[in-house]
Amino acid sequence: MKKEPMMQNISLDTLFELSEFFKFFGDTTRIRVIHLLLSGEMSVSAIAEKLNLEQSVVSHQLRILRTANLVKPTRDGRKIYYALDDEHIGEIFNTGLAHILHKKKG
Amino acid sequence: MKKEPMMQNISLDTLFELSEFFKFFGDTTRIRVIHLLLSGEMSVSAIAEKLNLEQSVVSHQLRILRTANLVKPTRDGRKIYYALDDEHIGEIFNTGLAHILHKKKG
DNA sequence: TGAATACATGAACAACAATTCATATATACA
DNA sequence: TGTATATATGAATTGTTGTTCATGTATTCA
Repeated sequence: MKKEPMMQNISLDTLFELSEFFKFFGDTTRIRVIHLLLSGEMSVSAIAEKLNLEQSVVSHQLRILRTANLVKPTRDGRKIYYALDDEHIGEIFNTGLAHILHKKKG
Repeated sequence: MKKEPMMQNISLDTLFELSEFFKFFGDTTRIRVIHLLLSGEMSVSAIAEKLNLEQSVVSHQLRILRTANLVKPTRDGRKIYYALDDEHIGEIFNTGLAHILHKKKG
């Protein structure tokens, strides 16, 4: 046991999943959607309007997040409201944000 | 200890940087390199051997991480040792890992 | 010097991912 | 029913990214 404390034995498979998971945060459109949903659920059209994006773009990215179970849709009439569906999302977002803000200070 | 992530006013520019930052973690090769370096510095050839990757692949990815100041090279003779150069990397890695492991449990 | 070793890098290629555009589906309401 | 609204989705296009291959640079040592 000459390993340092932070090092863990992690399978190749898990590391792959981990990188796949971080990919969801590695796109400007998706991170903006995630950021928006941190304050609560919102309909597709509202997201599109707020972010000044085409509805199609938002729907496509929501599908990616939905497939990964990061967001959850709820229909109400014609509208579909999306909410974050993972308790870790805010934590990860904020951890990354702390890094960026810290870096900005120099 | 706040649980709910409060919505913050974050500039478009910062959100873009944030997504760019997460991209570094969104690649299997890079996440494996990062994981390896969590246990301490290591030479390029050692990384390549340990991960069973071409030296060229490792060098290319190290350049990306180096440019982003996520790793720091130190030359010792012909070898160049790379170490993580950001205190947040381990935190972000582990936060994401916790999510993956939690998800695996069901 | 010259050869060997360690690493970096540029260009080409292939794989992948995001957006656009057109269209499809589902719902509400007249 | 028919029309308008809200969202989803497929296909094509474009842009981006990772790997491969070949080669270049730096260092050591004989």
